Amino acid sequence: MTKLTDVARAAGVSIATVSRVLNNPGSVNAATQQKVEQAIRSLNYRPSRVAQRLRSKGGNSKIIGLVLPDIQNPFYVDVIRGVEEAMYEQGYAAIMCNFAQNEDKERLYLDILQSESIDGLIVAPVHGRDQKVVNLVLSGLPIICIDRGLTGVDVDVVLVDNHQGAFDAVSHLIKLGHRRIAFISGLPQIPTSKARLGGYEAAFREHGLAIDESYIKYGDSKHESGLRLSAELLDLPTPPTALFTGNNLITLGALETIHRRGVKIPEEIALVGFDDMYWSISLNPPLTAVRQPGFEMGHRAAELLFQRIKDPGRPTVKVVFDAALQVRSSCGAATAALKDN
Amino acid sequence: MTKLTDVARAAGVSIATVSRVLNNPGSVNAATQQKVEQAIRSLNYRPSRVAQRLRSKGGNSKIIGLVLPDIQNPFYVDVIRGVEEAMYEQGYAAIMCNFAQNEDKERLYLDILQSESIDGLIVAPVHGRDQKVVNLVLSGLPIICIDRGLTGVDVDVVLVDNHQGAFDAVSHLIKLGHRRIAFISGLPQIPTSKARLGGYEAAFREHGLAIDESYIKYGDSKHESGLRLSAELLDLPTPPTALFTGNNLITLGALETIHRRGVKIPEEIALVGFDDMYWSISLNPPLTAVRQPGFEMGHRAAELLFQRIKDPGRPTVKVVFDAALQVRSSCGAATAALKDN
DNA sequence: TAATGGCATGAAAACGTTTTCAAGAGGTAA
DNA sequence: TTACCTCTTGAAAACGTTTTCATGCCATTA
Repeated sequence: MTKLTDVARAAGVSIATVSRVLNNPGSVNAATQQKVEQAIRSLNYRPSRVAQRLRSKGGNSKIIGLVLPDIQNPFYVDVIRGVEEAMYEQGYAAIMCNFAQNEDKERLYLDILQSESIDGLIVAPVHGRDQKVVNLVLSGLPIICIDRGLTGVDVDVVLVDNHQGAFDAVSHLIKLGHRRIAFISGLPQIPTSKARLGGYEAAFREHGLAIDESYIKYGDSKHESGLRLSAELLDLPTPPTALFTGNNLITLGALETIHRRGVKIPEEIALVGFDDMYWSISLNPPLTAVRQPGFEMGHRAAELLFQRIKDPGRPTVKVVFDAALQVRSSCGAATAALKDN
Repeated sequence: MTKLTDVARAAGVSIATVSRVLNNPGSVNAATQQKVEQAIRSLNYRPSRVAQRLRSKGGNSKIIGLVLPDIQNPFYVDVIRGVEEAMYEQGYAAIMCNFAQNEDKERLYLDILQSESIDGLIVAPVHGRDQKVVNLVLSGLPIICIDRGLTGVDVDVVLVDNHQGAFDAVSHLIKLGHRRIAFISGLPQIPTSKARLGGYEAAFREHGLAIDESYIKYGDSKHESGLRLSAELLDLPTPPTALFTGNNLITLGALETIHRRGVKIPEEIALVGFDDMYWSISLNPPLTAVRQPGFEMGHRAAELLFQRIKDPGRPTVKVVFDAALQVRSSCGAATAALKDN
């Protein structure tokens, strides 16, 4: 790798001058600048980002961390794409870490990121009082929380209105005449699970209905829990007539169980999922789902992070996106809804 | 951040000794070792990976690059998971870059990775003679190519037998009696597209059938080309009776078009896709597809990379995984296949 | 006792940048 | 002429490690 010294020698100047040409063009004599730029080009010089990071700690190393719970979940893939697009525009790179809902793994990755001297961090904390993340916030590292907030500390947050999304989904089922509506939740300690459960309950209250706890199941936000818990629900003496699933992996698991058992959707059971996918329309049947704008959320989070890196003192903001119910044919009114799409 | 100096002062030794305790335990007096370890713990010291990288170039910075064409493609998500699991076991971290089939973006990311002084690289080159990657290989950086090889240079490769996978898929359709079998290919310059086209053609030859070029369409390996090119195929005067799609995003696009038009699968058109997904069974209808073991491939690629980092001189290897046809109900024999699942 | 060798440790250089400080050149005003 | 700016540049320190080399001490051997 060619380095500053090589360029300096080639151009007949000192390394300080080369550095100035790179970082502060205009602060140097025009003729010298020419010579140096020529040398940089002909040697195909690229500065070592490692040395840059070591020397000038904080704020201009152009690398950030992105720490997410589950890369297998298409929602987070959308978030990644949004973050990545914004970063590409600014010449940043991300160290991407998938901690698979495992707090130990999250901790390890956060340690690594810290010792990589990142400029900032976008993270979906493993739960609401994630001490490791809280400490990082307090240490002054620019941080944006995405999808999930953090209690007890002032931090920027980008998320979706999970309560309202769940409320709309369950209300939709209630309006279709359903009363035995089951809910398969993700991990109960995750803030989004709590909010979605809250929306579910609020919809029942709103319509003056009582909640039957036996229709609420708690899983781990993965495919397998959808598979298993939907089976448990179908095995109840009086099984539910409708099912609301807490995220897209649970939805796919439930769908698989329902199909394997030959249960008809929506005739025998209606299904609404949290999280839409662009191929939800190709599922059997086309899935009614609550859409989270993952790409936009990721993009917005990255923008907020850049702002905070530039101006660490700016007041924190909380950005809440709407969750929109996409009505397709998996819960009654089948033919009518299909035409809309 | 606490640093080596702080630990040294607390333990009453020099920084060299602390470094030795960290990297070469046993090379130091037992009592001193105790003192130093105590100081490290009480100060919660973690070495700066940036300084480590700067100091000792090559081989022990514990960070690698992972450069893939499309994170939206579930196959690559599986690859990422496989790589990530292997790396986690070894205490490595990855800088993940998604170049979205864009050669400029790939080049930028490779530049960034190089100037991050990574220990090694796992990459799916944008095409077979990707000069940037070739140069990196020649420069001696440990590199594993995944999913796609590189012509004209000796490099480790992990991929799937695309030719055989496509051959099996198309043979399956031929055996079911289909003759007008269309193929929607991904970007033609990508090695995998070429191999899959080769398998398609070989299946025709094998059965003594002629190929009708008008049934072969070239797209860009994304959802949109599946959407559009399947429409073109359905609009032909004599539309195909079967469709073989070149990757999973194309499959989903085609599926969407077919559904929107109300064309029945498999009665009016049979469908086989390259790339399986764990939720293929929940599609409408359950999809017959060629399965690539993405997770295993990623894991294996990471292992090969660790080997090469340790022993840069070892001979290169080419690991070829089998592509297995998963028969479901999207191409005839519908009810029989469903029972198997 | 003197010389030799091994062991534990510390001082200092190096990695490739950025940035501060000083200094030389050239011009202008008193 | 002297003093004082301004403009441009270079020397050197600093970032936090790893590693080489030197040093001092103690034990062993002649």
